Amino acid sequence: MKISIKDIARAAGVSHSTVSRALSDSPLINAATKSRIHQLAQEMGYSPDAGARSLVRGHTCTVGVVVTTVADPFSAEVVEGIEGAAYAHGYSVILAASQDDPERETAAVETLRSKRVDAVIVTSSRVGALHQERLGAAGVPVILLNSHSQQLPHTFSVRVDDQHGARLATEHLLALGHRRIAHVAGPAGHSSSADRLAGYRAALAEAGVPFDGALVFAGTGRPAAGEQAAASLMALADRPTAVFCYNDMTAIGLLRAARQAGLAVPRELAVVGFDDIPLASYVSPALTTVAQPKFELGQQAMAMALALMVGRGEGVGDVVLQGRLVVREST
Amino acid sequence: MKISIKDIARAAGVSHSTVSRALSDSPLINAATKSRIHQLAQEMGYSPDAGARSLVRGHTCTVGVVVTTVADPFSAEVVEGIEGAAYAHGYSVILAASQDDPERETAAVETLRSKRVDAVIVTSSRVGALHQERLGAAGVPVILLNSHSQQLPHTFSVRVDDQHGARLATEHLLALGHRRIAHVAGPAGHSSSADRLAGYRAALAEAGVPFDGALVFAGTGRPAAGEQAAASLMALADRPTAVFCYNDMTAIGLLRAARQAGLAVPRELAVVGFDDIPLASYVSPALTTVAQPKFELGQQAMAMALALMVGRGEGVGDVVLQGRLVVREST
DNA sequence: TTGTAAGCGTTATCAT
DNA sequence: ATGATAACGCTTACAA
Repeated sequence: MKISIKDIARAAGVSHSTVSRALSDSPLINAATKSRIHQLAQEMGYSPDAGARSLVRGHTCTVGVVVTTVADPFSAEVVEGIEGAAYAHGYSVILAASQDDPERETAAVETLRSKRVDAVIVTSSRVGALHQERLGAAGVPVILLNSHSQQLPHTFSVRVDDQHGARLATEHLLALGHRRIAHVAGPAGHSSSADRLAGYRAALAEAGVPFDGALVFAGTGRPAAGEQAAASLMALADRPTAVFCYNDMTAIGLLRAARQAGLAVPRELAVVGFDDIPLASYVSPALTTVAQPKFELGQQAMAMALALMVGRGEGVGDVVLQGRLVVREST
Repeated sequence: MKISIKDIARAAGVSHSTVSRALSDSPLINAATKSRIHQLAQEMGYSPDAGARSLVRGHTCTVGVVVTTVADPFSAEVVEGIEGAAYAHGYSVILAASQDDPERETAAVETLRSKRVDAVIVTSSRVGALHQERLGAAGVPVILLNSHSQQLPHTFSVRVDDQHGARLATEHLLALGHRRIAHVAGPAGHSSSADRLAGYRAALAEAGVPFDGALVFAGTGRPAAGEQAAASLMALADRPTAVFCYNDMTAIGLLRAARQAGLAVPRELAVVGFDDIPLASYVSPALTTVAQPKFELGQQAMAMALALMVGRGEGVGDVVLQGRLVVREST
């Protein structure tokens, strides 16, 4: 049922290598036989076996992408960027979701290795660099997206400048006249959490506003953390007038809790998030946030993968993209 | 650099077939040599070549998934369901985004065919059944997710019962006492658009409310369509008191336009959507909607793919899941 | 310009 | 219990 070049060869009365040449537009072939073979291939519904081809060529034109989950608007758009760039260059994407389970992530990486992907892009992983051992050692370039903490040799990264983005957010609040500015942090252990906190502190310091540890709340990056933070924050004697959240989901949880508590945003509390997920512009009040160039992040990661696959990584340096402040109604 | 069974064979002083047996837990092998080989494989960092294996085995343990875009909360969650079920059964997912471009979709399908995926799941495609010709004919089962209009033999589908869901929504509005109920339709040509419209009409008919063509507006499934519909709707002399939208994005656009126009929801206009995307519960007023079991849709599609890959499709019938009305603040 | 043959990394069928 | 050997579908020297 499955047609191979041998079947075509038989039908055309030539050898299978002639068919191979014809189909790969080799110059060493008679124009007439070439078109005859193309014709035949078409009619017979031939489709080259990519696996067999990879076996001899040594590469698969496939990249592996491991995300925590696609059911999250951030990764979804990043994946979109990767897929788009991959398609544009004739590459396919094998997708694996780790669900933040190290075991699943390890399994995913092993599968990708077996499938002989030409590169792997890992987004927001806690253990990303760990894979460099298995993959990098096996010659597969690993690109870390938005996580650079555990940088190892031969691991590359493309990320947004979290510290700069956090500064943007905090400076915006400062410019609005706020002096008591709270921060709801991100998941512990993620480099982005530390960087955004650092950016927040840097902006405060620069403005001569003393840092107050009582104003930074632990978080997870999910709405519940924002709701909790809202509660703690409102219980404070000397209430902050503004809050910079680790990300939009946190801010949205906070917004919701504020509404329920009858706290007016932005009049009584200004809120700014980070990421600019689609939801941000739809909640009410619409959320002021730092937009990450998500699609471009994905694109750049794929571009880097491409560069790494051809040259042996010479001249490929880490890419850092800048976020952009988007002012809406919550500040 | 890449280790093959031959390398291990050489190191162990045995033949490569012995290594193969050892690694695949064949019963016909000495326990001692077996463990020695496993040990060696471990040390040398061996990873089996999935491509080579597929060549002889005849299957790849890979399914292709083609979506319009992942940057859309609906497909994202469906993909999540597919990936989860795939992982649970040792399958990988190759993801392709068509961007609603038939050319890209065709290219994607051709790539998947070349990569010899064991099955293909196509979500919400306008041309889904078209692929049945290329793939189905080549023996690759095709599963259509949420699009059944162009059903061909050997094409299978899992979908939500759009008509039933639409009835649920409309009956809810009816029960609330509404009699002039508008509908903003979905993209023309999608079976779901027609089905949801039909469900809406059926519910009206059953309640003895005459159908009024002036109350159904064309749409696209995107927020802009909802905003436009809001304008047309408010211009009407005899204004409807409720509206059932093709999907949540449409409803959210409508909600936004209503807010800007100072129209109170649900007091002056009740709004219900379809899908239950995460956004639905975060907008204000929170959106009443018909929840699609997105994750389960994906899971079931993958389960069907699995069933189709082992048996020759005997006893596999189309799967229809029911939506669930979720009442929130917009009605 | 074409055919022959070797090889890519596996599995599977023979013998031994 | 193990080793040759063929086969999967393809590309690519090397010959002719």
